[in-house]
Amino acid sequence: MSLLDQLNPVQQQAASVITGPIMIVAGAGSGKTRVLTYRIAHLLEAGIPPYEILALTFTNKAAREMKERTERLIGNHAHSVWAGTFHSIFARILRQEAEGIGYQRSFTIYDSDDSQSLIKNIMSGLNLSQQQFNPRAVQSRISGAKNQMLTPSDYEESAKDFFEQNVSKIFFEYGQKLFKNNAMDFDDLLLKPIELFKKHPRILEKFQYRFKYLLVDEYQDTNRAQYVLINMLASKFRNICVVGDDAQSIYAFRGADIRNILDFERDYPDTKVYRLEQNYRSTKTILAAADSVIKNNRSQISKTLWTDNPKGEKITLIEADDDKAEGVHIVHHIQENISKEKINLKDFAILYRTNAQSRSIEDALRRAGVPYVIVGGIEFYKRKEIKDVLAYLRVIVNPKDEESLLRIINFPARGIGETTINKLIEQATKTNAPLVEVVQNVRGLESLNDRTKNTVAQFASLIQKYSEMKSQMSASELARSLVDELGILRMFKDEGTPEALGRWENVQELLSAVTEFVADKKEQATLENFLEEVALLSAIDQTSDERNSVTMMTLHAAKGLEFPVVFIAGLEEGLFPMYQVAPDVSELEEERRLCYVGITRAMKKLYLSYTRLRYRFGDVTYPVISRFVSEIDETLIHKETNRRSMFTAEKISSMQNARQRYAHSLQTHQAQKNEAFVPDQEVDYENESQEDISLKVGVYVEHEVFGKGKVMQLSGKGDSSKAVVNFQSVGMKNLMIKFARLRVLGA
DNA sequence: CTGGGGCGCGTTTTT
DNA sequence: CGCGCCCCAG
Repeated sequence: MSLLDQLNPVQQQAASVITGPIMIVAGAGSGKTRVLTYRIAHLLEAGIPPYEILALTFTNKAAREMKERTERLIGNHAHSVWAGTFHSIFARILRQEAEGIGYQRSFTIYDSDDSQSLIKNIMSGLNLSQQQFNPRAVQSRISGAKNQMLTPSDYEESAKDFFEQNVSKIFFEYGQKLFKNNAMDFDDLLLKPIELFKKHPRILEKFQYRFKYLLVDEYQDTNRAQYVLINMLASKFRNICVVGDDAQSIYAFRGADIRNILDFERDYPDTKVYRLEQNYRSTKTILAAADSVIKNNRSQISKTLWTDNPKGEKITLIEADDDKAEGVHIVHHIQENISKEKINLKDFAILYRTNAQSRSIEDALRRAGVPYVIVGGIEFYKRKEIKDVLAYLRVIVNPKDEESLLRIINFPARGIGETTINKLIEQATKTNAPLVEVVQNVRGLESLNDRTKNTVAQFASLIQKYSEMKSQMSASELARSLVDELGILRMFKDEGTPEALGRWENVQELLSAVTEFVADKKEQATLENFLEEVALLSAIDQTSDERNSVTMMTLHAAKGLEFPVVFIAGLEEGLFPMYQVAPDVSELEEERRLCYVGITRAMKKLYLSYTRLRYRFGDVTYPVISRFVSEIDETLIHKETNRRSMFTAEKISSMQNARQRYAHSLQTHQAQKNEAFVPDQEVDYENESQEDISLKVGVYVEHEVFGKGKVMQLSGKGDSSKAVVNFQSVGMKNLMIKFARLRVLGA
């Protein structure tokens, strides 16, 4: 029984009890993942078949890592353990059982953008103006209601005001429309299984027998529906192990209910509770800082985290003149750390409250030539061109998906305009048929002229053709052939603007992703599965560890991760803690937990920064330092001596110039592809410091896509410099130098 | 019906 | 400041 020897006594107990309800209260850095891994390994060693174990994690990446680590412990039959997020696991179950609730297995998963556009469509159908009712607000109400498992009728009954009455109207139609579209939103992926299990007790029973051993990670962030689902599955055998830390509950805003963890012992009176209180991650200083912040919260399970680790360095508090300077300070400290000790770029994380903060920090990193990667931000799969292509694939898989159908019916532009679409929709409503059928039978529609009918019929046969091809070719072949036939790559190339070239690359990237998926998943590589994976991918799932670059992300995205050196930027009242006017107590407490999460990501060294001037909403603000900083015991903090003299505007700009030989292109693109931006010293991309020397009117240049051409005109300054180039192949183009990657060939 | 340009608006955090 | 939406002109 050497397996568990590598755990401390409490960890061992928590990992070795096989049956019955267990709650592991695991403080930050207390080896929670380790316990879960060993627990699974131990279950398997005890002879429990892998397919009887279900592990629900917060991200797919966490699930993957847990499985890999388990496999390393006891070999590859751990591979058949079911591990994944709630959403992906129950999507998988629904793929098998959808018919039990009247859905088809090919259902589409709508992300929040999709459901928002559905809501907009419904609103315009109900003549509700978007000025009067903000679709975002409507969506968040509907999702909030669903998270609490309220039906439209429930919601209608409790509607207090005019707005809520209208939301309930929209809510009704929203549910019906999703069903007609054979589509589910994120919330449905939790609600529909509940509906299924209630309606078919035998199906529930099947899964109760199937998953006799349940593990739920990050239990503090489960919502009502997840809670019900877990309890349904666990009620038969009661072998349920939940792991969580109430101090790290940071998702109340999306319906997470901290009571789920606080009440676990009430739900399962025979629960064995294990507290992991030894922290293996952070220095004493960091832990003390985290503790001094979180103890200002009134509601929490009391526990004492302690560590044997050294005291470590003090926390550095950085005051920056403005948000740009904040980035420069951070870069400076990164470089300082690197020159002082052996440490890699991937050991640094920069955390912030809102995605918008990344920009100024990115600028500083890029200027200094420090490679970085952003987790999240504007995600790849949410980009328009990607969603357009995906919409085709969705319609091919699930023709009832009207949202996707509407998205592509006139993309690329083929002359099917609003009037035509309205007529088609009208006909669909009149005959109570899916829109796609009206489209397919457009010939019989009298209200359209022949030319329009032809266009629509052509579109219909395109969809038809690929639906038929679906069974005969792989997902990647189909996607490639489709993209080719649509001609969008050529379209983007012809457009030639930097944006269009970015889109061109993105579509290529998508095609590679499908190809990779097919290569990875082999026989499982159906188009359906690809679309599902894409819909349920979280930001963190999309990052690779095989990079050497600084990681930037929101505090939320950092949950569950650790880094030797952590920066938390923007510790300012109103930003972090975030609030509009004045924070209410429960919101403030969630912000504080978020701060606790942030601090406890750090292993060795923590930096906190704030600015005296920050641009927000395009306006200047003069922030006040965050209360969270003042909550930290003063003796733990080293306030940085005024470095302002080192970072005068002049000095900064000369530093920047010196480093600007590493210009790079498509900086926003980097993040979406989730590749690190790596300064390239060999390739002479055009940039500000070079344009004066080499890029002149009259010289010949080469462009990645357009080939060779002659510079006819230069204009603008800095980042917005443009060049008019006469290309041999495509003629005159006006290009942003920053993005165009022109290679100077000479005069 | 399309595309461009102008205006107004808004921002937490995410599966 | 940046994006999305709307309106208007071709």
